[in-house]
Amino acid sequence: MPEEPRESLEAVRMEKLRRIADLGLDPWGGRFDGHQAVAMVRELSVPKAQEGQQAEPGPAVRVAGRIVLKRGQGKVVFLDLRDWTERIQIFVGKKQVGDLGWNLVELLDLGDLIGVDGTLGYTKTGELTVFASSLTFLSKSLLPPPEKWHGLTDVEQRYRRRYVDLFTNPESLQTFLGRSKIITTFRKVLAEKGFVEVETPTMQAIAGGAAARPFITHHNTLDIDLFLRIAPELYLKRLLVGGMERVFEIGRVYRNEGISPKHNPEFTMLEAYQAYGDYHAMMDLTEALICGSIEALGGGYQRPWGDSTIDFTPPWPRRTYAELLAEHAGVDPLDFASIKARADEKGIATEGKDPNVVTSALFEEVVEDRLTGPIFVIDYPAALCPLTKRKTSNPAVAERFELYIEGMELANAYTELNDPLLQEQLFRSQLAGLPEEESMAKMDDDFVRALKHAMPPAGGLGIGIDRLCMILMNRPSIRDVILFPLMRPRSPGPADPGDPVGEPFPS
RNA sequence: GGGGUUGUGGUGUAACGGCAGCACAUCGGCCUUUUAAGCCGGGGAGUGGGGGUUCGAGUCCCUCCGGCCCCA
Repeated sequence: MPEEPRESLEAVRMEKLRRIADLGLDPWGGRFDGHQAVAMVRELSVPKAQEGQQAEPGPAVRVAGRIVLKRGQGKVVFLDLRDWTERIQIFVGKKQVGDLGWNLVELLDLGDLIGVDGTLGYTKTGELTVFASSLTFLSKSLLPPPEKWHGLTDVEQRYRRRYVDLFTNPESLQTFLGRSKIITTFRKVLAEKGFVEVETPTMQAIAGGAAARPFITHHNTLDIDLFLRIAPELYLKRLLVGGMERVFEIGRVYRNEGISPKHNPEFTMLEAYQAYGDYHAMMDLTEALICGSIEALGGGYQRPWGDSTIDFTPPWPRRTYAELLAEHAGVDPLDFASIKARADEKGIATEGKDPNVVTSALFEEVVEDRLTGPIFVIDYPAALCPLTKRKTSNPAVAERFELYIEGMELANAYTELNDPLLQEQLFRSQLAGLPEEESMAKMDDDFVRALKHAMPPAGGLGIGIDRLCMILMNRPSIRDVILFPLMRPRSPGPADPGDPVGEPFPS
């Protein structure tokens, strides 16, 4: 290396890139066939040396990955190579890889991607090692990786530069591989039960199916504003009318509301609808989906959550809204006078509010946090559920459940309302004291027309996949289970001559 | 929106208001079985941006830009 003080780390690596090219190698690599996952390689059986004897040669292997550690030892270099399954040590000896290989090794930096051919064996100290016979350069890292021991710890940088987080923090990678397993399990379980996966519009003229404020976007040619969906519900029910008896969609929904450790503006939801089912069928399905995910992840039904443990052993308790309200708040859901009194005690605004809205607020305030779960809360006050069928025996109660775990709402399901006349009426009568975006009741004439063609009685279910991932993988923030959570862009700043683009961390 | 807290070389961190230091990484040298390899030597940040108080500011004040937590 030329002695050039004040040379940046990136410039040093650029120089090494040139020198790799000078060796006749492509610093950006190319196709590299037939490499084995490191985790698989680690499972291979390798003969160990007997006392005072040379070991039999181990199996030939070919691996590829990122250099995460490099220990020079004169004419020998040890590399730690990591792929997306595991890490393994590579032994590179000058005599074994020849001049070209040795020249290359001297130019390798932490973060570079290489392929290795060699034989598997053990070092003196007993570590499983690939003894390299040849190296293939696959890609140059121009920027240095974070510190080898602590990695990238700054949470902001982990979210903004997830690519670095993923290759430096194995537990982050494992979280997202786990998330993928959960979604794969959902599709598998649903397919086994005869559900068909569909896709419905994410841009909608009326954003219905949930109580949330939507994002607005614009279509230029049609010159109309559209909303990003807050739920796929009303389209999936149209498919039930169309005769698709079991449908589901796993997709993104968008809610223009606050950001918190439990809320990201866009998140992933499963919605499933089953003709001729009801909310009890949906509870069974919910348990099957989540228990199936737990089995796919491994680790059993007792799962860590912060300092505590959650027991997922099915079946999970099913308690009515009224029971829980009585137990934790000491009031009957139909006794509005005492509900108002308790709400006032808790400092919940009650003036001019619909009694049912006050009841709901009281439930959230007093009961939710105590639902460590998993627990199904069933039979909600009908006034809160404009899309839900009422109990035949008691029209004040809706056949709805919500699944709670650690005070978080994980799932929401109904026996779907299929009476078009009642549906239209519920759309028209907004709950008093609620602005439109907080109500689920948004008039959708075409949806009512669809119901008039007869929708089968059905159970419908929604599961928040992000929150489920948090719970099952013990991550305290929803941003830990979303690859690229929404971050406020970093603004240029008045004086930043070193950065002409003015965007130090492009998203 | 309100309150608290935080931002220091590439990364992880330290600095009673008093010369911005340490570790890893990096550069040069030695070393054919190391384990965050070791040993010797070198270079790199003026502390998120802007302003103020002070003889003197990473530290105190104001403001702006991000992050985290709590609340609405």
